[in-house]
Amino acid sequence: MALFIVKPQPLQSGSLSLASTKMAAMSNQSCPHNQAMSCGDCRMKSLCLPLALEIEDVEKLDKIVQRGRPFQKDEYIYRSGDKFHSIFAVRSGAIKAFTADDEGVEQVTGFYLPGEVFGMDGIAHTDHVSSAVSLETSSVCEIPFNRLEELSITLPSLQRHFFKLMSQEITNDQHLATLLSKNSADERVATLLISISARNAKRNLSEQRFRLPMSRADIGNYMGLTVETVSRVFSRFQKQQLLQVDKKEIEILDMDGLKELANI
Amino acid sequence: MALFIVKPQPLQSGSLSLASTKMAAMSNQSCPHNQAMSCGDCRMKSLCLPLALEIEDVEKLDKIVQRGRPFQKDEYIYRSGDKFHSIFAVRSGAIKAFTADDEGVEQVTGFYLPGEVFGMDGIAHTDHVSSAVSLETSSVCEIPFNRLEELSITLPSLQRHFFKLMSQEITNDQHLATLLSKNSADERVATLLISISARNAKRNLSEQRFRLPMSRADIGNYMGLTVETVSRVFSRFQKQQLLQVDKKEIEILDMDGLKELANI
DNA sequence: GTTTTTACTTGATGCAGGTCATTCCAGCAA
DNA sequence: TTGCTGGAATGACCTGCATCAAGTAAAAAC
Repeated sequence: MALFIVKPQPLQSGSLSLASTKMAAMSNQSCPHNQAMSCGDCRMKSLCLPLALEIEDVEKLDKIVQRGRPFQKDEYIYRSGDKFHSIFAVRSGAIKAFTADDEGVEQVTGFYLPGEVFGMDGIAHTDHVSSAVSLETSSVCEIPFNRLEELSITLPSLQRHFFKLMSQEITNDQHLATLLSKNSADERVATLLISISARNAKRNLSEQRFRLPMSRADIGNYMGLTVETVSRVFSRFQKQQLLQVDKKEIEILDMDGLKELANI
Repeated sequence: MALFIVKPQPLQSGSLSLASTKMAAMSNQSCPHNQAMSCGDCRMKSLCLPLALEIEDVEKLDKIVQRGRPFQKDEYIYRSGDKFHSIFAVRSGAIKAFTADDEGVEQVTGFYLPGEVFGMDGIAHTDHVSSAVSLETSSVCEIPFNRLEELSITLPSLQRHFFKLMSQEITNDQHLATLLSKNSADERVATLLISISARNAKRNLSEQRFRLPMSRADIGNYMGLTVETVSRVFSRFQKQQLLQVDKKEIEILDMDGLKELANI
């Protein structure tokens, strides 16, 4: 679950539109799904695990990170019940994590965007207790947990950063629980939109205009609402001039109004 | 949040009633709130941080653990906004953790019983983002986080165990979010009762009969329900012969029925 | 091209749980 | 004894969201 990702790190200044950023990624920095890229060259290094490390230490981390081919939409990164041996970081695309009860009913536990780390709920167990699928073409970095543990012993700042990442996940989940237990449908959806907007801003993407990587059903599942309610909330927000919605393309017209709804 | 605490550790066999356990604690093992006790002598050592350690290493942990006087009911262990420098373990009593929004509305994020660790949500921040109060006379062990980090570097099994503890907290919180987003009032309350019962069993207390340390209001707040609804659920459960309720004293009459409701 | 499927939207209706109001009762002080 | 306080139980009423049902539109399959 990753509702609020608040990093102490200052961001690079400037904010590009969706289109121009994509162009930049394609030209100077090669394809965003590029497998060969190292942590030191990764656009996400200021958000992801390398954040905590000196340049020479990033190389040590780099040695244990595994980068496979990109995952297509609906491909699984791991399934509940698989042996746990790695955590993952998103390099491009978007990932949905979810659990399933004994009757197979899904519960979305989080959406993860580039620079974010997922799979930490498996650490306490020998097997994964949740599944993760790619919501669009995505590339992820696999970090074998044993190797990360070893490296954390020689790099205290990595240990510290990883403790903080896990702690952040705990507070995110507590925020989510609070949202589910206290807030209305409008407030929940507004909060998700503000969260995605803020996380886009961190990656120097537009915080006003973006494409939702997940379906209405996924949003509803995550927020404890039905698809119908999510749909009605979007319609209502449009009528109230808070948003411009075109399928998954979102434009936030009234950021302050939306933030007020989200109690931020 | 600590709905399900599943530890790989086997439990000591046998199960004592509330009364006889209290007697044992008072006689052989001295008062449960005893401050002087070391980790090696603590009744909770098989549930708590020492779980992961060899005897000689427990002594190293012991040196950094601070044991103050017991906290009275309603006393704060820490407050939101306080500088974060320690995490805590419950030795006796019960602790409630909660956040407050800008209007001061409380949201209970977890109940912690003896042997359980709390305060890990502060690690990602310089200040505590939640508060913790004692629900009854309680003693807690304070573990300065800097010292724990240092020790984790020399004791890899401690590092691993602490990673697991945090991961467990993440899955607990995800369970709670699932409960809040998908389950009825009956199912939520049943799940809490089963959780407390199971956690009592781990401490060799009765899993059928126990005293709830928290008020109906706290239960409601935690489970996303009003006091009235919690009260009605208890009444309903009594009518259905699932429980015998006398104020905070609970006797589970039909464990299987209750577990079925809790989807366990 | 046509059909099927999938994602989303919108409307009508019902109900679980919230809200408000009242009562009960144990604990405690005067 | 009486009055007071705070937690808990219960009843009456109301509402936000779920449910069910139908329709649209775009993408996928044929």
